[in-house]
Amino acid sequence: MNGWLMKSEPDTFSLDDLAARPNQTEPWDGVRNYQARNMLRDQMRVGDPILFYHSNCAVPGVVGLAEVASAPRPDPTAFDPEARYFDPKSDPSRPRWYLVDVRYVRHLRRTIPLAELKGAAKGALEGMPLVRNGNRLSIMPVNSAQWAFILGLEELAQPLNQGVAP
DNA sequence: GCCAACGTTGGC
DNA sequence: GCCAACGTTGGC
Repeated sequence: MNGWLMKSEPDTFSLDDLAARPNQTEPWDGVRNYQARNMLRDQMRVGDPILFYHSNCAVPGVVGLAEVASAPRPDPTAFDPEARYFDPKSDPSRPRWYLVDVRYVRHLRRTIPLAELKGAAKGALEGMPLVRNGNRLSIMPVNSAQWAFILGLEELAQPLNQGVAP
């Protein structure tokens, strides 16, 4: 089973917002990037685990877990001229953009900051788009080793490389 | 608020 | 098909 990391700006839609939704589930609309679209449309399966990431905020980082709760389907906001993410080039007979439903699972016991994850950019998280400078991909795959590494940080009060009192 | 990195658009 | 201009993302 493939894991994923999905970014959201907490001012727009936070993990708390997801937890407060009916069924704690929300259609993940508005993805307008082809690379993200392809992964979403072609590879996501119901039950895939998701790292929920807060971007563009005071402490960007992984804040919780979610899961894919539906098969991919066309994103209806692309057809709606009133919607922010309206795309006149997406036609219901040949949809250009897709979404899945995302369901809340739990908050992490602490936020795992991007700054901390970057410490592993040359190690356990080598090659992960998240830790590359200037990366804007809002959906990315997380393999099982990366998943285990990131969740392994949850229980640490401090990053490993900051040491502890003797 | 600044700005680097990147994706998309459109002229040619 | 190239590439400059532009707009957006997102860390800091």
